[in-house]
Amino acid sequence: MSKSRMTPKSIRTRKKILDAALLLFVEKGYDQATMRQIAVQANVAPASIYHHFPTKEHIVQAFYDGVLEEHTQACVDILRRETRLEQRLREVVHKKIALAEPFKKFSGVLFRVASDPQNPLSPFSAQSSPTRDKSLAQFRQLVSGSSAKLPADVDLILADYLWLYQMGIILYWIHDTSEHSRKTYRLIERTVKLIQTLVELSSLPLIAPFRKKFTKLMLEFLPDREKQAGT
Amino acid sequence: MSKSRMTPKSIRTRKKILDAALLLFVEKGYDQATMRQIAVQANVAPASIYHHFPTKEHIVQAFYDGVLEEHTQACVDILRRETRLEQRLREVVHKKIALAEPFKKFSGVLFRVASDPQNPLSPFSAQSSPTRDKSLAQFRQLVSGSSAKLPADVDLILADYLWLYQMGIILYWIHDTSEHSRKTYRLIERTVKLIQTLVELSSLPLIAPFRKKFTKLMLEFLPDREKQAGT
DNA sequence: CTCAAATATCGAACATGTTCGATAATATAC
DNA sequence: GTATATTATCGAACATGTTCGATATTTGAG
Repeated sequence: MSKSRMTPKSIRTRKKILDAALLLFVEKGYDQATMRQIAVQANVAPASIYHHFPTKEHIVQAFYDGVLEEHTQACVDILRRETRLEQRLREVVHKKIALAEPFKKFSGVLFRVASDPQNPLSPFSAQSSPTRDKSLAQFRQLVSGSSAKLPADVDLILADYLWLYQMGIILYWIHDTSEHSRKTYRLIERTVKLIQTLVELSSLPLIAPFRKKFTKLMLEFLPDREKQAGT
Repeated sequence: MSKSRMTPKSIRTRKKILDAALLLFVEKGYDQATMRQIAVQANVAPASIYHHFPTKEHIVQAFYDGVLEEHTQACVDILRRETRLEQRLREVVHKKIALAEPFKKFSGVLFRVASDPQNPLSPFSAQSSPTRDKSLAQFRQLVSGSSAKLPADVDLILADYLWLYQMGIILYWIHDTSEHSRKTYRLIERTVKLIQTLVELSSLPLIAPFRKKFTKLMLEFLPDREKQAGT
């Protein structure tokens, strides 16, 4: 697993395969690009690919892992520079879509695995996945590091639901056929503002009773999670 | 396509295949049940299955079509008997899950196709699918036939978003591992009440401005649709 | 009932993701 | 530098969804 174990040759071949796969996936889509074609393009035997990736889907996963890493890096900057909740959310989600854009043509496969409850890679699955945990941690930091003063009950659930919100945006994006995904960016802009408004409203004492019922409901249907260390 | 064209023998064989497939899908799951096993169980040659179903996924689709038909039938009763919006929604969604329960083990495949934008069967795809249209029409009737007095802007979008809400419930249900999907039913109960509350609140003149901004936003990101005849 | 057209069935073959066992290349210890 | 262990690569084979062409069965007109 650890990259330190990788021999230079292994790294080179892995990259050759990824380059070949990207080319073919973009050109013909995931299903139409066969492992044999990828092998030819990468100048290796089909069987060799399986030395570097457990399955064809894992090749796509590798691209997504790359996006995630770039995104994590970008978020460090964003979250250091910006303290307003709304702007933090806007930039983080915007960046995610922007980084994923080159892979849009075949990113539907990811939601394919995401929808399968049996699949351990599914972000909704009960078992914890490192991928989801990292992504969730990011949203926790997005919330906790912001300048927003949140009621305790809101603070308890906000990060998790912003994560879910992000999933919804991605689902919309995958089906968005407008040029350059303009509609998705527009949706982000509108919904981020809306969320900000809701968060502000949620602090009004007048509606506290309703809000508390609401957040209690939202907490109940979140997947169980271990208690986290304070902050 | 039309069933009137089906010869008796065709109907019998089709049923044999569906019975065999159901048995094996439930027993071993969709992926583990092979076409050859289904063929053996149904006492036909593998190739014969393809005379009745274009692909393996279409077998699952057939089960879903069955559920949809039963549900449509059940909804006629529900919507005739009950006029309160909340109760109509509760019963319609509850019934859907209840009817789908026998197929839960392999119903993830449906969301698999649902997530693929290329797939014309996807309920989110741009092209209209008869399946989605029927389902949407049901929710339009659910809203328009209810006793609720709705502001025009709410009325314009409510049905579509209740349909989307139902999709969310199904997604939750697919990943719900609690016994008898208790958590899903609980979620339905809670969210239906919440929706009712929101609909009631939406009629308060005090918050009309906010509501109108909100519904305008929601309308913008709904897929384009032809104008419907009045009612 | 007869027979041609339509339909249903089948065995064999194909395409593609994947596995296996053997071989070659590389890294590591001395 | 040599021997050994580890790693990478490969050709061949396998499993499974699917297609093809031929054959059998059913349907429907006269």
